[in-house]
Amino acid sequence: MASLFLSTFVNKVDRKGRVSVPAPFRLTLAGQSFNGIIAYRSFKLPALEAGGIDRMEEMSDRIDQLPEFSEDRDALSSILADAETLAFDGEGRIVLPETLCQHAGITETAAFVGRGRTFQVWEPQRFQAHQQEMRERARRQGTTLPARSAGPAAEAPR
Amino acid sequence: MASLFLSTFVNKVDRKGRVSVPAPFRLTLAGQSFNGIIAYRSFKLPALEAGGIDRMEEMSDRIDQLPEFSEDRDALSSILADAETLAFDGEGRIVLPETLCQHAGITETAAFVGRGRTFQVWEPQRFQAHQQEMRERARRQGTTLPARSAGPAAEAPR
DNA sequence: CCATAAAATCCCATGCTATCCCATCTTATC
DNA sequence: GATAAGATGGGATAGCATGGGATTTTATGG
Repeated sequence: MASLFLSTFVNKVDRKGRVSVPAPFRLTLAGQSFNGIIAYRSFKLPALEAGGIDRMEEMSDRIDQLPEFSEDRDALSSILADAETLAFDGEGRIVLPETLCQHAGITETAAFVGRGRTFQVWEPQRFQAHQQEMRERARRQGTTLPARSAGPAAEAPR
Repeated sequence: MASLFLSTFVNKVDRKGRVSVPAPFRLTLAGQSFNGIIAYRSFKLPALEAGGIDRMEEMSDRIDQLPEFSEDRDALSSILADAETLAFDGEGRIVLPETLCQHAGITETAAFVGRGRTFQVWEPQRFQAHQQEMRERARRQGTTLPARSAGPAAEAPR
């Protein structure tokens, strides 16, 4: 199956702070050791970074390999401190904690944004603006992927 | 061998937004981990870029290699956020979501345009106009293909 | 240590929509 | 002109997002 988080889904946040994680995302997460997601506040964006527990374990390992008292290590470790483990209820929903909602400006609805091996959670309006900006940039700069074998890129030139 | 998407096929879009993916294209996609296609809005053209899931996984992996918080990464990830996973039904059809149809101006019919490792989906009229323009340009400028030795098959010349 | 309130979790009910399934029609092939 | 593969249409169905109430857990004060 598609092991990637793709596409964008907007779901409602109910009075209790619950949101359905999109079914396709839950499918991508299926079989992991923790039945839910991990989310933390993005450093540079008004959004949440999220993924499965395996991804977080991998990140922890990477941090562990940094020099014991380096700045990078401290900075990245703060992610671990910030990260919330959000378990699914019987219907595949999670509860978004206040702190996370505030950081992302989420109130009524939440946009789940696929990013391949991870995903983000946005306030839908903000995401749309951001997305548009990114598309502009990509179009203008003709940003390219790091070369690998034969890679006809995403976009053919005109 | 049918590993390439070749030729152009025009199919009807029914009331529910369904279109048959041309049988030859389905054959090219056969055996992939996801039974369907991935499609996203072209940056530069009023058309959809499409391909199989393997292609998207490869793209995701390459993006994953970019610095964690870089601008380029954000820009390219917007493709992943935009990409829709469109599964085949029992008859080999997909449903084209509204957003994609709007971007490409698709209403009644859709043209599936082979591009080798990927394909595009166009509103037929628009494609014809575009195609003509491209051919004109090629004739005027005497466009040539890069020599075989030069790099992997690549990008079409401008 | 117990009692009570608050909050988080579980459980069931509902409406909508995407998907499945079958039936029909068209086109290419022999 | 007969047959098979592909394209198209539409009704039925199951899955999903959502909402509300019931129950358990946690916090707080006596």
